Amino acid sequence: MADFYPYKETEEKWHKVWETDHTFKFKNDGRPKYYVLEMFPYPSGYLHMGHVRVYCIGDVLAHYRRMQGFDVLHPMGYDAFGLPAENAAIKNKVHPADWTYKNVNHARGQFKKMGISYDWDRELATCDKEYYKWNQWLFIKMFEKGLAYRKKMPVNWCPSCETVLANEQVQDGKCWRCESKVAQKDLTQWFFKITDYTQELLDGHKLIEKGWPEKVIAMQQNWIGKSTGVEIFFKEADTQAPINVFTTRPDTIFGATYIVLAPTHPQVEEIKKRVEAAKVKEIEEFQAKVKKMDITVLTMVSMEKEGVFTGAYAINPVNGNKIPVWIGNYVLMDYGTGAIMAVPTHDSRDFVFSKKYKLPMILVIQPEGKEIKVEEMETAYEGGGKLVNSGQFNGEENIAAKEKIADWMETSKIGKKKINYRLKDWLLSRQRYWGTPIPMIYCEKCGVIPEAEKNLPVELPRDIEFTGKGNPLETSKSFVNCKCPKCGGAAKRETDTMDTFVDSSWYFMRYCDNKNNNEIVNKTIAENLLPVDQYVGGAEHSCMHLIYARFFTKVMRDMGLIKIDEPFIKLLTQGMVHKDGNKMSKSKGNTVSPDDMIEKYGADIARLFMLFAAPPMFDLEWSDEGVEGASRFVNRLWRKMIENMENIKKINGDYEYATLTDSQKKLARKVHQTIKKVTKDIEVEQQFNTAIAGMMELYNVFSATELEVNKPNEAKLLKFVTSNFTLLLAPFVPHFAEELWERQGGTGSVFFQKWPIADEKLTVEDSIELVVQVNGKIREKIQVAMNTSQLETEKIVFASERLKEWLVGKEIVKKIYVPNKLYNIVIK
RNA sequence: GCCGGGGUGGCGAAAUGGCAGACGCAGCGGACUUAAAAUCCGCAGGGCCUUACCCGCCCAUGUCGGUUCGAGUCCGACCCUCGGCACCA
Repeated sequence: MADFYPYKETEEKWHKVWETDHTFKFKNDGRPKYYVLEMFPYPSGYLHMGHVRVYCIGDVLAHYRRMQGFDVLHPMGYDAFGLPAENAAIKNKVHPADWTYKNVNHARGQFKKMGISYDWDRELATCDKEYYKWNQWLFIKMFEKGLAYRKKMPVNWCPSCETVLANEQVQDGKCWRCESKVAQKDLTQWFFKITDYTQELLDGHKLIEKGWPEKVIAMQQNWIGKSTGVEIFFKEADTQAPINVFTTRPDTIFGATYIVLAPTHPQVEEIKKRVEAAKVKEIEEFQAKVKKMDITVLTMVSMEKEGVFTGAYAINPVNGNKIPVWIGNYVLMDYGTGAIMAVPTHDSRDFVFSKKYKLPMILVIQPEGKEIKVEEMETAYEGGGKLVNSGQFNGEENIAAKEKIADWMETSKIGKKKINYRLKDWLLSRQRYWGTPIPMIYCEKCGVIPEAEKNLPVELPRDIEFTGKGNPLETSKSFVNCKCPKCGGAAKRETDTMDTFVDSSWYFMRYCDNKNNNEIVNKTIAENLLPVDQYVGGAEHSCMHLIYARFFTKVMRDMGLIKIDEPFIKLLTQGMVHKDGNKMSKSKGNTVSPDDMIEKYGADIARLFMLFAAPPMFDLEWSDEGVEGASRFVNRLWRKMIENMENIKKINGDYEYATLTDSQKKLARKVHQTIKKVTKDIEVEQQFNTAIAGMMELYNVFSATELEVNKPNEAKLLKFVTSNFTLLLAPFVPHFAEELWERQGGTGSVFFQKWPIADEKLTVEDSIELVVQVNGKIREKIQVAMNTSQLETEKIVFASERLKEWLVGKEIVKKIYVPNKLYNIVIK
């Protein structure tokens, strides 16, 4: 009967020790710090495998740095505000707070069972009033600096839930909760002025590009959407009223044959006052039609371009041409100026539109080689060429002319160079209960003013009945009615709460000083602990959370609270966990419960499988057989490691390499090679699967090597192998390694041992198999000593009988020698 | 349409321009066992040659071309797939 690794007792034992010893506490003892952070979870019931995966990845990195002598800060908390808690309240009549804290407790239990090396003294939940107080404090500071403001805007509105929805909560034009059709509604909402930082958010990428996946930076750039162009000042022909358009193609200005306004453009209302009744009716019918349609974003692309002529004309400022002003469904009010100049010859959208409504076209770019005739065009020509019909710019290369025309427009005051961004200000108010109350007060006398700092936090009231109708906070009289902090008169509170992305935009700073009741974070402490050296999380947060957190960092820096420019030096984005080819999810019914896994195999085996099955950034395909495999490896290793444990406990001193047998030498070298490989795989490649594969190879060599423990030198070698192997295993299978470390007589926790360093000399083999090729094809393999000279190698190569067959009667053209690798003979 | 990944055995995956498939899973054969499980040992990309074996050869990293003594890796075109953005002017 084979021995099995007693995972249950071992894991329980070490959990207790780690807890009582505060093994993973940030010591603050002056060693260099290393801050490892994984994105904290939303505590919706149970942690799933996707969570477990991120935390295991982060834990490997935390343990590794710890063993390298860093004082590691590795905290965990809960992103605890959000809609699911409120939905549970509506459905099951539990208070969101009770529901949430129950889940938090369960999640904490799961973390502890996984044995992740957190500093539990730093735990926080964003729904704690000690936490959200600082959300409110920050909000007020931002309000004072003009970075938080109120504006009326069309927003997504669910008529059934009676609440505003975030863009990401609108799916196919329907509410994610009740599936009713989402409408647009003009509402006054709170915004953060993230657009003040747009260019810095782009520039900041330079500071982090070495540590972040290229993909995430590209996604952020895409999201921010910088485009450089010119705003051109058109004027209405009759009234001289300005109509500004934004274009990235000033080189095509002479080809503009009409203007298209967004249906909601303010100038449309002005035009309506002047045109005849039939026209007004036509315009209004079109406006109504577009308003009804514009919500289902997905259909936008395929939607047919439509428009109506407004009856008004504009003057093209470059040539005085009188061109019609249209409104169209393909022009968006919230990008650029909400108006475009249409150049049908060189823009595919304008081309389609003008064909449909038989609008005129002027060609202004003629490509090299083939002459284009307007009458024969079937699509817009969007390539380059020489300008024609373009006044003084005729004959210029269009690309070069862009800048020239822009300059000319600026000097002749008919346009202005402009940079446009896709990024909008951040709408942060929500008409929901389970979030941070926005700490603003409406006083009839004093206006909109912030709550006094000494009165923070503005606490969420308990006296709420959750019906799913309306804004819950509005129903609490004790909450709404308050005193004006300025004049002391009766006033009303803001009843909207903050988007939960606010909570997660600075939580990593609060971990540094989570118990501070006087400051959001102490300046000196923040200076010592920030930034986060290694962040781990899902790529799905590339554009929301990771941009918001960068924004907050810059805002807080400008407030003098912290000194860093970027919050996360290195970012690792891990792939999703799949099963049977699908994303693991409750709705697909293909979930695997972490609790069950831990029960059946223990935490270490579950970890080992997940780290081995795929590199962190790949999606991971779950495999029950794979877990079995990991389990077999751990048990095999266990047997091998404890086999002679008692005998080596008392052994001290280094083994002597020279007197070992060949296979023992091979084992010694393998240890050094594995140290080198595992170190590189963790630190450079962040590829844990190959690190584990390397350790499996080490096991294979280890188990194939005969060692006699009663021979002192061999016992010393065994001790060397065992201890180094244990150290390498520690970040991956922490309980297992801690137990082995204790059993071999190690002192202290394995996590405070020095990470081993490979002896370079011993990482190389003493002889290698040299590949001999003829014309690039392998024809022979020869065993030669390491670093055999080219001359010596040649002698051996040409002595080969087998090779002679290939060379007979041929002329040798060239010989290529790659030391310790290959010898290639090129023949004719 | 634009941007960014990715396409390698039955499967998850490895490979500073230098032996493709490390490591593992599943599979097959054997040992142990009354038997099975567990464990241990061994085989293992496809094809051809061969009675069979060894040996040997040929073909193989999405497709087609190129650079190179040599390409999974570099270059060009294309196909498929995943993710993001998308009437953004």
